Amino acid sequence: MEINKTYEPQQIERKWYKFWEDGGYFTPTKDPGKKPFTILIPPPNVTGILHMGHVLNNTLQDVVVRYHRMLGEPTLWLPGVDHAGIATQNMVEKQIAKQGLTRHKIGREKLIELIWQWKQEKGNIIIEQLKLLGASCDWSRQRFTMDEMLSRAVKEVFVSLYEDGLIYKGKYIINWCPRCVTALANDEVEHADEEGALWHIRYPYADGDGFVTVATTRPETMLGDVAVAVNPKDERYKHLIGKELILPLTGRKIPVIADDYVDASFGTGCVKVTPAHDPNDFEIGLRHNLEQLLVLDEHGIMNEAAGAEFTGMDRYQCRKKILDLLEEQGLLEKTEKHQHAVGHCYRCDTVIEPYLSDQWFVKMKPLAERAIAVVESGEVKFQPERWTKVYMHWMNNIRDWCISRQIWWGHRIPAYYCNDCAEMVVAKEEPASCPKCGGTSFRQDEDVLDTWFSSWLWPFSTMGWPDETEDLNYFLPTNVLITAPEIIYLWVARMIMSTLHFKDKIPFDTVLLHGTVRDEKGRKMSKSLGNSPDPIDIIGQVGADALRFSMIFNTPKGADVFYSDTMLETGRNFANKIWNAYRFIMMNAETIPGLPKQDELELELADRWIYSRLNQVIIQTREYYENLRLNDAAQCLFQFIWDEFCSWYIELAKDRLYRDVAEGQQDPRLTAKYILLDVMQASMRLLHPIMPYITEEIWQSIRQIFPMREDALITAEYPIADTSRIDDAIADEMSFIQESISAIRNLRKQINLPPSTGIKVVIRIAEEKQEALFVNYESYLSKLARVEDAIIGLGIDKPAPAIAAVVRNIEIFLPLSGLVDLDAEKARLSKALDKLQQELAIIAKKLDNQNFVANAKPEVVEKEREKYREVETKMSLTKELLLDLGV
RNA sequence: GGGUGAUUAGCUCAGUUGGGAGAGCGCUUGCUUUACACGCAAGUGGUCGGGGGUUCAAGUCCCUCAUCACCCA
Repeated sequence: MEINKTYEPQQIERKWYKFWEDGGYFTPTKDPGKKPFTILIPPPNVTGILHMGHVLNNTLQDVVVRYHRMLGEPTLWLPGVDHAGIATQNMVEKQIAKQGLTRHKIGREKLIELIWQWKQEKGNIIIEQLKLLGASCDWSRQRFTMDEMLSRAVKEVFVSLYEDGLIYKGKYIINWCPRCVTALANDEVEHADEEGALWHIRYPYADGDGFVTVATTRPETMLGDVAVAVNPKDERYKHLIGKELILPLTGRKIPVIADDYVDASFGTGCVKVTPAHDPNDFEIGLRHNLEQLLVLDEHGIMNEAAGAEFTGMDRYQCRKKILDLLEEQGLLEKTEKHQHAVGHCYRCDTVIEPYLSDQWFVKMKPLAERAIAVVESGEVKFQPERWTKVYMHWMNNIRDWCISRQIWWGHRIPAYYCNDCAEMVVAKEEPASCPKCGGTSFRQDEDVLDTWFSSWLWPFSTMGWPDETEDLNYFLPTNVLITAPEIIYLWVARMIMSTLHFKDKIPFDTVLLHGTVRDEKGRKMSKSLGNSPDPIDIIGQVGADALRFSMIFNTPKGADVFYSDTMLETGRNFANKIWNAYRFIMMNAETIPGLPKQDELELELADRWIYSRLNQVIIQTREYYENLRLNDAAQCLFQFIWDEFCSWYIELAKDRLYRDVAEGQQDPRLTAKYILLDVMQASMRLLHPIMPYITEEIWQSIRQIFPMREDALITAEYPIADTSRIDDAIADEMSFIQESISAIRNLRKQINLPPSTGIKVVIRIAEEKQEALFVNYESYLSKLARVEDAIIGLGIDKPAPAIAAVVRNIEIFLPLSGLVDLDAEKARLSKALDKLQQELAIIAKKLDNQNFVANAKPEVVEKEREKYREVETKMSLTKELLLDLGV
């Protein structure tokens, strides 16, 4: 068999994804006797294309899902996409705009038809990209928020909440995006600090001379002013209350009113009141029964109420003109620079406008109560825990949710108005007749629902609710939700509310919040900065496994990830390392006939050691995967496979693989062959959740010569630790040998011996029992440190000339044929002695402290004493060596 | 204005009930050692942001100051 020298992921990844998908491995088998494991995907936008944030989010989910699948749990990762109302409609509107068309020209029905058509053609891109990443979702259950099934749930929920009095309609100030021409929920508005201005404008008294000065950041709204308010306690303006003013540029008379809301210390202490264009003014207006004068239309264009002079102007043009006019008339007192937070549409970044309009709302307080309780009681847990506070803060200050959107793509509000008497009927289907007047013709509400109004039902709408389906009974509550903290409010909290309300269950028991992917400079990745690489390009270059490993390896739980090309190399290099270990093992396995049974193995130190380590790693990785400490799992496996298995075990195994077979004895190569294959296949199981492709490829290949009962790694058993193989004594002996080898390598390096040169060493041991260890495993020294001849014994003489090292309580001498560089040797040993001295001083200080000896745990004290003896021994040996050098 | 998080090696960051300072990358030195130069080996490098406190013992707990980041209003 030919195996490439470097790992080439492309065909391999394609091959195994197809194998898993065709084999139905992603679809769980429901078993009433087993507890299922379920993850709900945070549905990406149907318009979405994969970015690094998706990569992180979905890799985390896939790792967890694959781990649980290997535990034998019926595992479901339920995928889907949402219809992204505003974004999707925008995209299609842009398309038709190229032909000079607008949605109003083609009409509602045609537009929706075009959007569906677009969805049919392009709506699956992100799903196909997730497949390239290796996502093991159950695609047979793929959902879309506009599916018949999910739409039914939306209607059911709307009508039910309306009947319970939890949905209402009313005229309120909401956040309005003039570009998207729709309302936005509070949390769809992104605030950014901007350098603006505070304009001080004079409003003259209606009678007599004089004026008051108001300060505003949005002068264009003055056209909609209906009053000026002052604080009733503000002595400066008390005398003005009730007085009339002339509103500049309009000539309208408006009153000065008193309201506690006004902050006397901000601006001039006089506030212009524009109830139709400011949320606070709206409240003031209600208290004082003021007119609500709309001067902007839904596109942010001044309407007729603004006055003939301004009608038809854009809000910013209008602002400029107003300022010019005021300036001319001497009414602009001054302009101050002013830093303030400006709301922007989260979809298109247009500055939002507070706007008065008819909207639908959900009353949130009643729904929030239980959602707070389940988090307080720990039924639903956030990880990292600190997010609990964020959640609680929002829930305790929750405000009603504006759910209507003035667009066409989405679930149309199931409210019908009688054409005869204007009676409103909320119902799942158009009513047959009006309950008030008996009329039979209706028009449906023009608005659609916020996309989140369908996503908040995701935990049960995707499983067939309101029907009592098998899936609902089996998979709900789900287990872990993995998502970004930005949507705790928008999505996570709302799912908890809806699932408790409609299913009387929690939607999931754990919410894992992960960080943001940033570039090397710590900036968020964004289209406008152009600092976001295309994950599909990366997969093309290094493979999905390398990308996944790099991301997981570099992402501590809940922390941000800094993406850079060099970070990718970690994964790529690791994949290549694994590949070459596999290549080496297979090359040898092919030339060595036969495979012993487990009880025929002739185990030596390295074998027992690698099994001991393997079983420890099994325990550790299980714990890490279980606790969602995925970077620790990655780190642990990286270290085990690279540093222990490759650097030590494989190197030591070479000794036996290349040894001649003595007559009448078992072929020594067989034990090595068996263990190499066994540890490799076990490692592939451990690593599979993170690097699914390369592990499946290698495991399947090993399976050809090392029989295993499963037919695919994806559903193979995650190893169970055999604790009887964990042996501290073996670990200690092995470590002693490793330290000795490292010390000899260090000595070699001191005199710049080429790696190919064989050497002779003298090892002065300190205890009789050490002799057997070094004699038995002299081959290890010869293999890894090129020791051709070793003299091992108690109290043997130091050869001269030689350089030396101390390992634990033994001395290792490397005799030199020529002269020793005395100065270099002295410097080296002195440095070592200094370190030991410092170490000893620290330990001595502790042990001299009576309080430490009295109060610390006995095992801690004993450990310190042992350490003291060890360091002391090393120190005295090092001193002797220095004395020999004449220091 | 309110809140949360961060500050540990040159860089990016781990460090889970307080008890021997770690990783990856970088850097230095050497190496066509029969899997791998996407490699091997040997090294260098830290008063754990400043100050105070609790404790026998603090990177870890408490207080305070400083700087930075993010979220909310």
